[in-house]
Amino acid sequence: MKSKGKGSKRGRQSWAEQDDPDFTLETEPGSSEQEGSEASVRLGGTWRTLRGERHGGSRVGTRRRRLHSSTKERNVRRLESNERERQRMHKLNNAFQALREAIPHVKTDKKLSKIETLTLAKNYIKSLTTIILGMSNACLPHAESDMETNTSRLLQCYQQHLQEEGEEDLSTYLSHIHSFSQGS
DNA sequence: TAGGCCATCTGGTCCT
DNA sequence: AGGACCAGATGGCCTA
Repeated sequence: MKSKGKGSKRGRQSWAEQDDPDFTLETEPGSSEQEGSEASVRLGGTWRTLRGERHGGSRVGTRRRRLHSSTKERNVRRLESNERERQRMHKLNNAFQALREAIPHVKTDKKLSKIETLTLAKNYIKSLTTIILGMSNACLPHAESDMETNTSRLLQCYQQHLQEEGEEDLSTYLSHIHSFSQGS
């Protein structure tokens, strides 16, 4: 995984930086801003840090303190949801990688981008659908020009096949279709 | 150096 | 209530 300067990136204003009636803004003479507002939590085996400091430095020498609920609790919750979000995005990326490996494309050193992967996958599905439709006269006696109708009929046919034959993989289904079209 | 792509953080909303 | 999902923002890396 690429190094992305974890912990240093600040997107929108963080909750600790936004105007909030529950916060007071007070100066802290002689103390470090970072020491005063930083919280670290161990998540997923690594330490993650949240800071209440704006990296532009416009609030140097000040500290925000939550009066009612615990700042640390909110930090912990935020870090936990960050971790979950990372895991979710990793799962999404794994799915993209699986998709890359499933679709045929010209192999280059450069891996397919996400948008390229989706576009190729869409085209690949369309091509397969066209091929299958051409082979499936027995199942789809009236070929229609409307691609969408054909596709939904094909799906219907596949679902019917699953009901009759149980869970089989697509290649088995295709060979059935092929033998249908050969026989008819 | 600009632009594309990406990882990450974040807060809002939806769902269970 | 808490987690999942989503979209905006930001900054790093890479390439033309």
